[in-house]
Amino acid sequence: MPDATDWSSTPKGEATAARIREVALDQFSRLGFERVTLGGIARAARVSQPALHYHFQDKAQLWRSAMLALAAVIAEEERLMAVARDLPAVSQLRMAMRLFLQISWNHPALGRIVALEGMAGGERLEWLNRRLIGPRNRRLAELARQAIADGDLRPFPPEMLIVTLQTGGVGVINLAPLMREGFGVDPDLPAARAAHEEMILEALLGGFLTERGRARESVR
Amino acid sequence: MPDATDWSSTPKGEATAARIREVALDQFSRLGFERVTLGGIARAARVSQPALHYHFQDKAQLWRSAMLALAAVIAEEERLMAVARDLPAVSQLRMAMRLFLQISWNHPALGRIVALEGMAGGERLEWLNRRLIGPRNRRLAELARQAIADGDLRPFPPEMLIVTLQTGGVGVINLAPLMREGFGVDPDLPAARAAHEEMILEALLGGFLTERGRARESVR
DNA sequence: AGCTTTTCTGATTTTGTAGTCAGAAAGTGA
DNA sequence: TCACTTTCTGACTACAAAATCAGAAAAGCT
Repeated sequence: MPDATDWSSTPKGEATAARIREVALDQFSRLGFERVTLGGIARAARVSQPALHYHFQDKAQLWRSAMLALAAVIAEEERLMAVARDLPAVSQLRMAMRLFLQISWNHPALGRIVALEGMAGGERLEWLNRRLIGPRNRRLAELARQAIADGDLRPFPPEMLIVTLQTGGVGVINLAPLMREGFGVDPDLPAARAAHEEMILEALLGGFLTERGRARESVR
Repeated sequence: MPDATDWSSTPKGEATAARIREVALDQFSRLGFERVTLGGIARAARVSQPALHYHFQDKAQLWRSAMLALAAVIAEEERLMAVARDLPAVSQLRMAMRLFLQISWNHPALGRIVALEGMAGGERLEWLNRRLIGPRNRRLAELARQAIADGDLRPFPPEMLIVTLQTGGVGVINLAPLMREGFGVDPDLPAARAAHEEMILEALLGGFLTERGRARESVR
């Protein structure tokens, strides 16, 4: 078995491994870990089920391997954030939220998986926190802490603020089945998407701003 | 097998059935449907595992039966809402959100289960929408629509607004494992709970208010 | 007490899925 | 062509959990 975490290895096998990871990420994000079966992944990836065990040790490692695709997304976000380094904390936070919303649209898997595992707890959430979302959340909370110190954000506990902002965004964007079935609304509206993003952002973040923070924003 | 949906029946059996439902609701809300085992429920309820099949047809029906406990919670909410019938829509909405946050604290199962199933879709979500949360959500969306017509809320799609408000609240209150493990924060703070509720409410709903809605609120 | 019904259990079967293994096919280099 | 490695499959095992069933215990009734 080739080392599946060694990205640059084995040209032929890596192609199928990548296809498997892709299918796995899709299914894990839509159904959650337990509802996904290796047989289902194998079928969708057009390989036999033992092929999964050739490329990946077990189901848990396949899950982690699929998640690593999201690390690239987070790294890209961090890269884009760098250009705002010298802006006030509240503006950086706004930009981070804007990026987060765009990521949630483009990579629904991220938000859904974090939410699914975040509800249930357990070792996969621990892994996610350690490897992917933990450092990112701490950076954001630090920004929030700074913005509060600046008097731009209301004195809400920074960690709770970040969780609120993100789960609110994840909810609007990712609770598609709920909305579709509950309201008969189709949330997949690429045309109005950008406008929606702005409204969600303003609505969510706007509630936490102080008057000073609001004024600061209009100046920018 | 007695009809488990007939609430007034069989005094002795109903006691254990109720105990089983209670345990089931707790486990389903913490772990999600698939991670819960009938054996685990049986152990926690101090009965043998076939006893579950005596009182409930199968795992799915036990789940639905446990969920019906939440119908009482929603009915109670509706009853409390009645006193606000003549207030402006935006004030009713604020009250509804306040109740929702309190419910989320007191009955974490509700929010968690809806969120878990809402992400994954499927027949259980369909059932929830049909039997429990659908009618409630439509009522709230109608209130939002009215508040927007009154000029008190910004013209955000009412359904999305409701989803945003609730998932934001659910997130802050229910993503306890995520917060605990990710931030090292213990979110179980009954002392500060009421204050937190107010802040969450102001922050979430505040972002959607127009200037007029803000003014209206300060008059109340 | 004796009979009947309800409530529950121990033992067992069934089912679905993760994981294994021996070996076939496909690709690689001499 | 032939040896060799990588990649993959069909058939299988292992196991956990849902569901069943025959019958025991408890409760209720006369």
